[in-house]
Amino acid sequence: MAKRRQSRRTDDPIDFGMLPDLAGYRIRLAQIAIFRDFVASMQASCVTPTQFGALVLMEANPGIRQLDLARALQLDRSSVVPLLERLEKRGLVARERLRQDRRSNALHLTAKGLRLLQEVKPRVLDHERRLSASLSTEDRAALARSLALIFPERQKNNKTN
Amino acid sequence: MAKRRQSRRTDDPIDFGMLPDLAGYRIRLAQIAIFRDFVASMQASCVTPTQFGALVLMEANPGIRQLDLARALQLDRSSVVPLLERLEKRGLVARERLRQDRRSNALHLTAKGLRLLQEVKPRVLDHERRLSASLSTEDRAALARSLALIFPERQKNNKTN
DNA sequence: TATTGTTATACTCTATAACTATA
DNA sequence: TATAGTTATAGAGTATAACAATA
Repeated sequence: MAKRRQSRRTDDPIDFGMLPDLAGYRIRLAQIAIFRDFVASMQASCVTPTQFGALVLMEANPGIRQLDLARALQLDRSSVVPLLERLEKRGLVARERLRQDRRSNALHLTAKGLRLLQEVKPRVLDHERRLSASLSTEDRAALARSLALIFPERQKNNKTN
Repeated sequence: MAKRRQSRRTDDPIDFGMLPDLAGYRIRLAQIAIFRDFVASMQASCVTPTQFGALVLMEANPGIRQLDLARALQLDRSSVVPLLERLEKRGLVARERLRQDRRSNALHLTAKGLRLLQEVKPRVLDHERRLSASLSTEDRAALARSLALIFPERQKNNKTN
């Protein structure tokens, strides 16, 4: 039998059904909250989490090719183009042809990009501290371990055609 | 001194810098992986995580108003409109004016929507099992606890103007 | 006056497919 | 033939602001 269809009282508390039991659901909500807090903590620097990831990767791997950047960010190579365009337009990033393989672009941070990154890093760490403020050391470790298991560093589907 | 700008060897392993230490980064990657697996496991039923959340909420709270649905999903009320339109077009959901407050819509699953939800639920549970397959019982509990702390059930910013 | 749903609009993110230049 | 970057395009997702109906 289908349950009787009846209007709930408007001020009834909402029943989340099976959702709170789903790790996928909780992770999605956490991600939304984290994204908002990240953006809010950037203020004038105005960097999204993905842009920040791109800057960090370019700092750690000077001359990285676009395709490798795309793979590291879990993006299609076509999606990296507008991302880099925005960063280049802000003067944070430079693309130059690789001599060894002139199909490829080597990516570098500009001096300005490096400066911005140094300015942004402590804000990201603050943001991170805020995130895990309510977590015990053990919880934090368990969270890191669990997420690493759900998403291993080396993915299977690393093609990004 | 800025570090010397030099081209990395193309086949060098990528250095992820500080990223792996950031919970925010790991959660983002996990979310991407989860979203892809969720969509893949839906096959013909073709429901996104958000749509699934909406269906579950409407089943558990028959007659829920759009605004309450928006809040529960962490969306703006305007963002719920296209979401519901798609579900209504597929005949899964019905909107009707509330008698007590004729500004509000009461949302219900149709018989078809209920049927689809029952069909989709086990797939979501499979997906969920796949996610946490590599996690120990303790890790799973710790993950749930940590995420619940990062994103408490009752949020502060529950206005959704 | 305030609230609910809606519309118009815009912006971001992402992917697919086709193009180009190189290899 | 295959690969790297690009372009054109399209779709989803989201938000802001303004509007109509209702409270």
